[in-house]
Amino acid sequence: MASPTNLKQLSAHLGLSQTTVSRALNGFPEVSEKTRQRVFEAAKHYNYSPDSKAKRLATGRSMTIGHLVPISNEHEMVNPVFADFISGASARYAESGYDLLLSLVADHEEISAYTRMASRSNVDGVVVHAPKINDHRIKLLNSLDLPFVVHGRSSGVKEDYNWVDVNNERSFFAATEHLINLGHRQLALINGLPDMDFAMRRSAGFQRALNAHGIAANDFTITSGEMTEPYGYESTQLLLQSDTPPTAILASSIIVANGVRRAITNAGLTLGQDISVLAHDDDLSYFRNDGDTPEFTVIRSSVREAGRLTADLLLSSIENQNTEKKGILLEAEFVQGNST
Amino acid sequence: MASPTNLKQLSAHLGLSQTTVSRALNGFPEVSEKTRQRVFEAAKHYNYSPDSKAKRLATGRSMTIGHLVPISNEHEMVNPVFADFISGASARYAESGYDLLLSLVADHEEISAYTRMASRSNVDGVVVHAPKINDHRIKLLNSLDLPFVVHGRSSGVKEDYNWVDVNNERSFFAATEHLINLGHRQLALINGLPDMDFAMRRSAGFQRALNAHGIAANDFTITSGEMTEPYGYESTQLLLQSDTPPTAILASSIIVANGVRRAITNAGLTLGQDISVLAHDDDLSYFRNDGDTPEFTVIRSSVREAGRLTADLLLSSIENQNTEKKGILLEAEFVQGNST
DNA sequence: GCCCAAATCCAAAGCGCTTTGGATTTCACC
DNA sequence: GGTGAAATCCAAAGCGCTTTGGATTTGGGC
Repeated sequence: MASPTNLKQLSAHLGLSQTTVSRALNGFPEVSEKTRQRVFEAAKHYNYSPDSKAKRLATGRSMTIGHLVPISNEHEMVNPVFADFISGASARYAESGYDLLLSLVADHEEISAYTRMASRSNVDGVVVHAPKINDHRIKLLNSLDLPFVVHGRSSGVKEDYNWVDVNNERSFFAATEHLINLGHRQLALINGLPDMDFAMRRSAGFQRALNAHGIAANDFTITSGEMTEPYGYESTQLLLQSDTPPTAILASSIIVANGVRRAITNAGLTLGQDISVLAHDDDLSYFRNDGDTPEFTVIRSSVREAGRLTADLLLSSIENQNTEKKGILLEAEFVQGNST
Repeated sequence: MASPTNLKQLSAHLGLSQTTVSRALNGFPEVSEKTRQRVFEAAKHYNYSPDSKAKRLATGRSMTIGHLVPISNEHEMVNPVFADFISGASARYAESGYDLLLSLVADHEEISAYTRMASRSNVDGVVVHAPKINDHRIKLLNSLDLPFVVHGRSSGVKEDYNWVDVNNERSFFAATEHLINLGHRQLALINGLPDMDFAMRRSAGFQRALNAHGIAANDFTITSGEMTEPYGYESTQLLLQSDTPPTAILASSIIVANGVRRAITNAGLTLGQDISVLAHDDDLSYFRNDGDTPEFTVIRSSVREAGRLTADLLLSSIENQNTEKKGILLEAEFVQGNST
């Protein structure tokens, strides 16, 4: 007999009904331990596992989580932070048998992408990446009745929603204060794109610290841009050429900080001496900034951990049918390095 | 009447059979243009699209491509190169209505992950990432009869398979020769992990050029490691401390090159003057190395483009039922920068 | 008006699983 | 040995779609 390839054949082969085999495999109590063993062995021997397409249709659950990653219209960039975030989330999904569906979607296609995903019901829930201020996706998803968790938050949004975020305002406040306490009076923040919620919060924390210490508006600068290495480089170059160059720079990511360092050393200055740099550190695996005395002083928060927590929150809200929304706020850790 | 949510309700609502509505939506010729319009309008109005779970079961095609990304056992890293690769592939999938299933799998779970994926048939094909020398996944996938394309190649493997690779041997040969022609006689290659196929080929190209120019074995060094920024930094530090420090360094990626540069400038040396650096450049969106005179001299090959080509090859081999295997070899482009 | 092919539509089977509702067997207990 | 509950198993319906095979309608040519 050819190796049984589906439930029908397998159960015929075993002299059992499909019901019994299905129940045996899915751990139902209505089947004796003896036959369960027999079923398991046969399944293993013939390398059988239930067709996921059929299983999903029968159960009505697609057992997959969608990650809809927005693509910047112009530059088609995928933030490398994303790789580490996914890696955290993926581990959690695997535990519960969920698949991870990745979809890169251009800004102007977002609404249709989410709506289609909901009406075709090929995901049980989604993760919202890179929320903007007043992000319309949240309202949309609530109205679509599709469970979701936002990685970050969106100020201005009235509705309740699940989110996992790092306390950007607070950590950038603390970081700025740290620099001020070191004696710096000319500061610059090299920030992300201004419509991003996290960038807004960082900028708010930055300015709150400046206000608290009475630093005037013409003694600091804030730049905005996609957080690439060249962006860090070019912004710093411009800052250094200004009439009142900053003595301390806050970088919105380690990658940006790499560009900042390049500009500083290219200008013949010494990092941590002529000019201080403090960065936000997502603890990216390809840019570890650790050791006894790390290169950069940072405020660190593992984005991989955020990924794991996001996945966890999403799965539990799906499986417990929670209507109650939850927010998880992570606190970044201050790490003294050589750059301040 | 409540908004129709499935085929049955929609066709009842329209006074048509499910067959006709299904055919109208799927563009079959057996339905008049008039009713097709009527169906389309209703579908749009009620925001109906066929349930993907049911569609997939009925058609027997899961309309998804799996990307199985190996995770380094120890460090749990996800290469940021991956983000750009995916972004290229994703665009191609979207064109043909395929979903992208992302699965991070630890080395020791690879066999079971692939086997399970095949027996549950929840993907129509897979992309193999980061092939090693003599990679066992190729044989496995061939025996599982699951269409696949390898991003890279695997020397030592006898069987035929689809692949998309950049000509690493040739470009590292050329790069090395370029450095030798500039007068360098002490060279170092900061390479990837030694069991990786691409690393082996790069090392081969490097050594072929050295041999061709009669450079002795003690006049060059090759290091191996996970291609992170700190790896580039530490390797370079060690090289600089040696008795015969290299005058030129070949870096296996732009990210490594960032670490190399850090070590060089930290040592008080000037990049491109005291020491030359030439890197492989995947054209990562967050590390663009362009402009009039790019920072680094590089051999460049867009990994995003490789992603697109990989996806294209995979889809066409799935849809045309090709048994004929195909290899696509990309040539890297030499770009003169400031670092040599 | 008639005929036949083309155009248009439909009823029902089937994809491979889960699950309902019920039938049959086992077994401890009196 | 008889009884009833627990244990064990099964037939059949159903998930929402596609697709086969056939029925019905339309329309051009004589």
